[in-house]
Amino acid sequence: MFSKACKYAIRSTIYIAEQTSSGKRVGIKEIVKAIDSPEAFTAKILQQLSKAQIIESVKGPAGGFVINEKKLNKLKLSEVVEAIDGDSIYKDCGLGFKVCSEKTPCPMHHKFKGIRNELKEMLENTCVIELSQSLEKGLSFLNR
Amino acid sequence: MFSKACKYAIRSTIYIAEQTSSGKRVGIKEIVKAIDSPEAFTAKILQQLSKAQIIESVKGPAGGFVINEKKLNKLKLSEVVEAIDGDSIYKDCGLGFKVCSEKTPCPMHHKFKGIRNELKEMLENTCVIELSQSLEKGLSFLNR
DNA sequence: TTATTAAAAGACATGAATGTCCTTTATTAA
DNA sequence: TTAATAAAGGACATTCATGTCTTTTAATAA
Ligand code: FES
Ligand code: FES
Repeated sequence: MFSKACKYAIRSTIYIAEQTSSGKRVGIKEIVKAIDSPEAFTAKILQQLSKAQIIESVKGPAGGFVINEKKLNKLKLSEVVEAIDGDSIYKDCGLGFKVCSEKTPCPMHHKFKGIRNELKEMLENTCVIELSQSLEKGLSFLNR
Repeated sequence: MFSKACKYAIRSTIYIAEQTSSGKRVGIKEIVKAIDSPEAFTAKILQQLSKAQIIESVKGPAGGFVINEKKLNKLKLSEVVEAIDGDSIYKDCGLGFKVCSEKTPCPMHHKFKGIRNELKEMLENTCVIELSQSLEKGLSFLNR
């Protein structure tokens, strides 16, 4: 469904969101411990998220990652997914043809597009902050 | 969503189904021309489908692939997907944790499981023959 | 039986995603 | 200003999916 890079990106973002909400800035070592992911690889992904302006990074002592408060209040899962995996998940033909077309549909098209669209809408309607809150309340988990 | 191998598997199966319905046995060269896929790689995939008893193969002159009529009348997309990609698409955690668990859900779990389940049901409720018929009627396409 | 045909099988090649390591850059605190 | 810290960046390594090539096996027809 999502690439591993994208999964790590989502996990990281949710964790940073949770920590940002409680006023903390978090370093890469803490993040990978919290979300159980490979450190160097995760660092690369955070670079991408930073370039995409989804998270902010601060170098030096007491540095780390945060999410701008304004951003956090409206950040959707779709933004994280698009930053890492692009929009192929929304647009690609389910059977792998170059383009998904309504005019020359593949045999699975009509069965597939509804599900693809629901996934899109789920991502677009899900706020990162709402997921971080369920985490904070102990209703969901990032490491087990 | 699906691996390339799985996409080729589905395309092949639908094409073989169409040709079987019109009483024809088809060889690998014809198949890859019809579905636009790499020949040797597709041949490997057809071997897997054959082992999974989804299609039947006949060696020698006038050999090729067919789908048993009895099989064809009840063959679901889910069987093809499971033969190639396994059941991970139904079961895997959307954020990549070892298991998807209702008791210790990841933050995306409740948003994700519905979509994952709809995909499962779509595959389980879609007959290969119905897709091959839309193909035969010119309502969908395997090559463009 | 023999020659021909087409799939099966195994070994190998390529490419993309994943993952690691080391150096550089920017920030902070002494 | 210097030392320490932590992220950024680049090069490299590994793994897995994808794809190719060649030989073997099985079926058919002459
Ligand atoms: S054409 Fe294949 S999903 Fe739309
Ligand atoms: S635990 Fe992640 S999807 Fe169920």
